[in-house]
Amino acid sequence: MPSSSTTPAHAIITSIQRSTHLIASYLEREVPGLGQADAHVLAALADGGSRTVAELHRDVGHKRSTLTSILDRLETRGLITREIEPTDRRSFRIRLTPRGAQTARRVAGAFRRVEVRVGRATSDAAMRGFWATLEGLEGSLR
Amino acid sequence: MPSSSTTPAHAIITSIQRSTHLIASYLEREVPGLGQADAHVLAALADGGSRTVAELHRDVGHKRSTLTSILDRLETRGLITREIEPTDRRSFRIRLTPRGAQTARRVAGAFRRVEVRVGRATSDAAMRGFWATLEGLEGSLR
DNA sequence: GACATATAGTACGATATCGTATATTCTCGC
DNA sequence: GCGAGAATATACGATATCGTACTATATGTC
Repeated sequence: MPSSSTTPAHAIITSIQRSTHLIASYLEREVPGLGQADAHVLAALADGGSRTVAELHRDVGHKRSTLTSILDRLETRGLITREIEPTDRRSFRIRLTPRGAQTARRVAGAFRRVEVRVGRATSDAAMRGFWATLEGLEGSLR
Repeated sequence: MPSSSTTPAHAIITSIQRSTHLIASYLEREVPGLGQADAHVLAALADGGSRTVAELHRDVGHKRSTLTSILDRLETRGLITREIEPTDRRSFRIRLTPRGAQTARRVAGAFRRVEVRVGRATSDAAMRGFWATLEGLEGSLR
């Protein structure tokens, strides 16, 4: 794949795009009955901490208006709660319910299994190169 | 970012997800008036060759029914043509029109500019590690 | 050759995501 | 304190994407 003669110049962006679709299929298999975006939000909350909508936007990338819909879904299903942040009453603190924490653990487990498998198939040096390149990509996209 | 103590275990998947959103914003800025998916399809066709819907599905990852909508849009705008493949009359050969080729070049240029910037910011070794890791990821998701 | 099965692409209704406008709250300078 | 402007989240209509069912064609088996 890294061959310079056969790889088209836009390979990075295209490959990232393709990986995203593979991730979506994977999540659908591993955590059925949960939308892709919902899974990512739960994963972001899986550490047990709380988040505001703006923080979730920074974590998972979805637009804030989209996050409203996602959080509506998760709240209706009893997986998260929204409580007004006392120090800034414009924003909410979003937290997992016990049921939500359980589901979030399943998502985080699916994430972790991939992470472990990639780690086994990849040298530490390659992994460092991955992070360096991805960081360079993010910088180049801004 | 690669620090093992501070990085959550699902960092790869989350980061890819975030990059996808950054790519979407970037494309919107660089090639305005063109949807993200449309841009990816044009990029896949930018080499001047033709593709079937199934091939585009493999290239860009979108579902076939979604590609039908995307191709409808692109055809209406006069950017691609669908012609029946004589050897297999169930499928189409999808080709860029001259106008489509022009737009595809603009997309490919935007892709290439990112690629070049990433290349400047990243060592060859890191880039090789990136491809190795991404390959490992794709394998781990199947 | 006829039939069963598989494959390519589409149609269509359901869902997800987004962009913009809006209400509410905060911050800061005066 | 007060007003101007920024920031937070949401509502809502527009668009994009998807899942499933379907049509048309191809392939294999007898």
